[in-house]
Amino acid sequence: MNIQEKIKDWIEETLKIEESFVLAHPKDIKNGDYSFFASPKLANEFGRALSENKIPEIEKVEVVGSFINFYLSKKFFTESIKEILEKGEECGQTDLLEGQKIIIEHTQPNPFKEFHIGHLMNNAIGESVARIIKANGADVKTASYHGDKGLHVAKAVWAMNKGIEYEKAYAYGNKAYEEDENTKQEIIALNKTIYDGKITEIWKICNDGFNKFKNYFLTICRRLDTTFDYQFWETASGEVGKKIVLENVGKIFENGEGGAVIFKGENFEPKTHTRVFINSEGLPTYEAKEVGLAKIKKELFAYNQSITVTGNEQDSFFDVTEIAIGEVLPELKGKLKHLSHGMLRLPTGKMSSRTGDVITTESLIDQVKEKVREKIAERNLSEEEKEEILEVVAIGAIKYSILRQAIGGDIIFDFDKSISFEGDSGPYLQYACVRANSILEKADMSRLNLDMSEAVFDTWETTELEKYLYRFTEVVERAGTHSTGSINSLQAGSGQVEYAPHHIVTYLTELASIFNSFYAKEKIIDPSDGASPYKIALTQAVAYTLKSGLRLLGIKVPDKM
RNA sequence: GCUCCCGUAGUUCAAUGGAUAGAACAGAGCUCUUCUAAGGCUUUGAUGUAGGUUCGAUUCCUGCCGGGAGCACCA
Repeated sequence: MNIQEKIKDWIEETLKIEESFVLAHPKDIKNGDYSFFASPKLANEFGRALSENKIPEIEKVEVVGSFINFYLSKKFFTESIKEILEKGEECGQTDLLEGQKIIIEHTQPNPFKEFHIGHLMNNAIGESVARIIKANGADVKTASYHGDKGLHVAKAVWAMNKGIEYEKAYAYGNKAYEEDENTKQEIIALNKTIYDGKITEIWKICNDGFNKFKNYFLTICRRLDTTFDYQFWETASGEVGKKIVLENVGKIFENGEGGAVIFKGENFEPKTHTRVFINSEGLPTYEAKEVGLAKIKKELFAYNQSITVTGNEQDSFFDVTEIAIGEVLPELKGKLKHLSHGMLRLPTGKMSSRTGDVITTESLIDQVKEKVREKIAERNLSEEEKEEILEVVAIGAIKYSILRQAIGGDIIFDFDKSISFEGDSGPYLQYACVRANSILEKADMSRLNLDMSEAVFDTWETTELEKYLYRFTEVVERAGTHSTGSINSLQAGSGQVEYAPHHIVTYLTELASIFNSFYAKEKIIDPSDGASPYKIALTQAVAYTLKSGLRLLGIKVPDKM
């Protein structure tokens, strides 16, 4: 049982109250470690009753106005530090989601198209959420879903057939498609050929492209520290989906204009709108594919929840599709969750591969690396060490800039302003962690001492570090919490707290800041100081917590920087 | 036109219906003969607007103003 629950139980028992109440951390740490709001009439009486029945974890109960504030005891703090030291880099894990089987789908770049910074944003969020729900005890599988057929493939294959290399094929093909009517018709015909799946010369080129894509995807995932348990393809989901939809025409789906098969969301609860599932040419649309995908996933992994991470431009699509899937596959009702995030925008507006106004992930990482290179140019480090720092710090800075805010909001991406190395930033956290590790290396670890009977603890005044360190678990829990509300509350940014990596970011930044102040004020390694071993223990606890938290964000920590 | 999201310092973001609305950047001023100065310390500055619910609203509800997204065969 964690401390918060323990205190709640104690309050409930002591005061004999039944209705739920909120036990929160006061905004200002000077007002204690926890507090709750009682009615003005009862506050004093409650305060007295609690004071008289204190548990060992509580040092002091104070009534201020209608707030009842609790101060944790020194014993509790040292115990909590001890616990962090025992758990090491695994600290912060909870059992909140134990027994849950969750599959999470994110990143999903399309073969042949560029892996741009929109994918990077989706990846950073998806990867972090996956790690957070895992840290909360869920059984997690990750998946990426790719469009393996369609015009984008035809455009690229057409270009490759002209001798254009894979990396440039899509952009080239797309340009030709838009500029020349004959080419356009050629590509449309090619698309049909590929769709029919006949083994031809073209098919070989196509296959070659897919292999290149798979390698490319693997490389970029490795750089972003992401792995996928499954990869899904639209051809397969389309086939499965189409079949399911057709079986339900007249029941859930109807025939629409021109022979299309549609779902009339207006006629189902909650009310949505009409969307096409099979188009008038008999081909499954994205909607039908989603039906098939939900089924395919379920057969591979019997999930309680399937999370799909996408940009919020797809909100209304998922609103309808989730209802339709719930109708046609009742066993999946309520198990699908669309986690939508804001869009990444350039100062010039929305990113568009059509106008060539895109920034690829690799070019962004490289640009950031150059900025980092300038900073470490004069450091006395080997080239190899520098390379590692460049990569880890650049990616950390980028991920931090994406994860620092609630995922519902757009990010206006301005290269100079968005990627920061100072203040609230990825490198700030990495630096604090590296610094702590560096101190630990110099310290004599065998002198770690947490025995409360030592005289030093009589004079030791609990620092803000101890007051924040034990909260990490609560933050991990909060970041992994989700609500199963109505359709509208499923969307991020609608006021619901759910799957929120930014809580981890905020917490770690605060912790790093407290540690940096501590470091500036205190000499940690000091043989003449009896408190030194405990300071070293605190430093170790900070290092573990930062490392663990950064891992939840998908951010690595370099050895030096 | 309809539906949905978003308006917090000059800028980029925080704030489970609670206490004096927090940071960072930018600006002003300090700080390395001490364990990593990508650091620390001091300082200026904000809830779009009008109502409502509440003991209490940045948070919930309604109107208005401003920004964004989506709206039948793309994904």
